[in-house]
Amino acid sequence: MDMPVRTSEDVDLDRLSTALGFLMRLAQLKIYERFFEEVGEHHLKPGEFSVLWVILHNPGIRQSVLGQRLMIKRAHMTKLIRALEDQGLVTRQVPDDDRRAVEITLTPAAADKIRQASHWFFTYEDSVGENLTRDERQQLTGLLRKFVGID
Amino acid sequence: MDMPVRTSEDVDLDRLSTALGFLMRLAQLKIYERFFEEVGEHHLKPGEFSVLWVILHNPGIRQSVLGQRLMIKRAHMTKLIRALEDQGLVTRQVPDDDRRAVEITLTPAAADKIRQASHWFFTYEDSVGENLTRDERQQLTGLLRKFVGID
DNA sequence: TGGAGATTGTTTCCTTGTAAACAAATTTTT
DNA sequence: AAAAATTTGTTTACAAGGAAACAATCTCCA
Repeated sequence: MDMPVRTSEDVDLDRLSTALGFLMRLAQLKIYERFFEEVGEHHLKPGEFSVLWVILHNPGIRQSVLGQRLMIKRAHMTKLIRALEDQGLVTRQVPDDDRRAVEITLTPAAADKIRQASHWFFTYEDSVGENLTRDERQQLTGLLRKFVGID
Repeated sequence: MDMPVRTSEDVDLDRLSTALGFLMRLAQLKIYERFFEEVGEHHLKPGEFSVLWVILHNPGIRQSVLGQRLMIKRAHMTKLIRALEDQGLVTRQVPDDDRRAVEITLTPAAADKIRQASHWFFTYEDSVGENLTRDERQQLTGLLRKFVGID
């Protein structure tokens, strides 16, 4: 009797269940989904927050550098920055030594806003991976850091 | 002299560099980007492949179950399945015991195609994480499995 | 039994992100 | 110094994926 599976627990993933790329995609989707359950829509989205956070800590950073570090494509970065500019959160300035580039800085109002937002953002981030032990979580973070080449 | 950063290595991520969600997003983007460099456009995309692979191993699986396991939303699943159907790779059948549902099966031609595609797919998957040691890679895979709740 | 409510898939509209072509500025080559 | 190639950001056109509303079916319970 060859019953088709009816519940997601019974699904046979075969080799897919050890494929690193596949697992990473699943993990990322899970995190993202939970983010919107917990944090809701009221706030900045994770992408926007990380852009602003990095500008806060690297005032005058150039769009291209920001994009490289956060893996955001140039075309998309243009839109992100413009949206932030429209909200009065960042200012764009073309530097004298390279007039193709654009340097980004937070407005004073934005700097405050980010520092506030960082509270719930990192509260959420700290809650990610609660089904792991403290050690496992630390291991995972370390391995991911090495994997993506940070530090 | 407060020089703005000029290279992505110099970017100060502050607490972001240990935030699990952030690292996971970066890792996933890195994998995805490399996928297209190495595998090119000629083949199935990772999402399509995983759907077909799971159908191969779970014939007659229902769209909803497939979506739950692969974390694909219903609306998107509908489009994915229709695209595969248009390519003659899957067939849809409404089962008698629940006429809302749709059961998916591979066509014989598709089954062959997937078995071939699995060669390059898993070759790529095996190459992911080559900057880690064998042990680290294994650890990472295990932690991710636990994190996403597989096994 | 007969609603009330839940589930399943679909459609429509919208958001997010990418690819490709482009213009302007800079760097490299010759 | 002039020409060629590269970098940076922008625009435009498109693809991937999600939210909400909907119709059909099924389940539960009064």
